[in-house]
Amino acid sequence: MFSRQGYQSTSLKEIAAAADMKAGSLYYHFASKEALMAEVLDRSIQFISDTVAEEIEELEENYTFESGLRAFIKGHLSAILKHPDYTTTTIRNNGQIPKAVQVIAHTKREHYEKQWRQLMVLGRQESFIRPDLDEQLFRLMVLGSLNWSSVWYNPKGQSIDSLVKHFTQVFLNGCR
Amino acid sequence: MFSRQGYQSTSLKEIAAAADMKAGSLYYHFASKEALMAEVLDRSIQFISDTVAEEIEELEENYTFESGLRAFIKGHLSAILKHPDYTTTTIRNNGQIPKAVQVIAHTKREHYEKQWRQLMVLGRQESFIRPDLDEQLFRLMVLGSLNWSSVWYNPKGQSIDSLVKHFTQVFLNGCR
DNA sequence: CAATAATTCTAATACCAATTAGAATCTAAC
DNA sequence: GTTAGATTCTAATTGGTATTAGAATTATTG
Repeated sequence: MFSRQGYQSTSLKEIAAAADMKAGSLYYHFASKEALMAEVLDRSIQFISDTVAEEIEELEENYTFESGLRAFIKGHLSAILKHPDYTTTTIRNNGQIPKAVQVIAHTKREHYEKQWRQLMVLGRQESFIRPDLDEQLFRLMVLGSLNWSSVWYNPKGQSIDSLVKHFTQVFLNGCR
Repeated sequence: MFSRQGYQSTSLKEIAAAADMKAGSLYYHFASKEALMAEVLDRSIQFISDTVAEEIEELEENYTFESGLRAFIKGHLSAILKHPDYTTTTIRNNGQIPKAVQVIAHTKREHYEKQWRQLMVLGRQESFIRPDLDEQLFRLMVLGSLNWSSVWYNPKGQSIDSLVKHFTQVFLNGCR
């Protein structure tokens, strides 16, 4: 509900109703609305991170930038598009969440982004990424494209695998 | 304020205060909070559209896909990053705006996207875009990257011109 | 200056939000 | 079957919200 309507537009009454409860009962399980949102955000990022990790584990120990990027894209995109309820929460609610909650989520988000940064370092080492291209800017381009897909994605359209293929090809060619 | 805090989190009291007024006085100028938001959204999209149009007019009559894409990227990116107050409104507030308002904005947004689609058709005609790449998907990748820049952009960092250069290079290489 | 129109303010409206305390109920263990 | 613990509900509190009607003020025009 947070992902569809945003934090402020979702009332505890609605949330409770969806769980067959009354609003007040939520306070047995969560200290506040903020605490509830914090947990949703936390799980959201964790889920994306885990999905990517699974893809990476399927590679050989010393994987190349090319196969690494493919795995990252597949993991991130699958997570976002298969569970938009969780993941879109992270993406949509960028400015409008109380700062206390954002701070909590920030740690986990940082950890996930660190893995992306390491991948870019690999691309640099392999000289796969063109020397005059800022690899951190490149990372932001890729993540932007991927995250934005949650806005336009239609499950009835192209398959996720097909999307992964196109994304990978564009960005592998793009950074060379 | 809508762009920073979101629609629901911005109260008429705050808006009025920023205009040196009391909340009630706003109703002389706008029929409702929704009507106010509708106008903001409308101007937001119009501004992006206009900025791109300016870039296009600087080209020769029969411009190529390559120079066209460069102009589109420059226009869109400049608009977003120079006036985040207007443009981020369109980007952030995707689900959380009353539907009545979204309908109003949809027409103008469609008109703008149509121009992007035409550019992609040009890329197809020139065979600049690789045959096995869906040009509409490519368009969504580019727009995703560009729009997402409003999330991470830091005015103290790289110049907008530099960003335009990098974006253009990545996506021109990417679609070939 | 008078009078008309354009703005803004005040104060009240009705409504919905998050939160809380305590009573009521349900569940599980002995 | 009784008791203790876990869970939910009820009902009230407090405070904010958009909106409105009408009075007060300011600006413009003849």
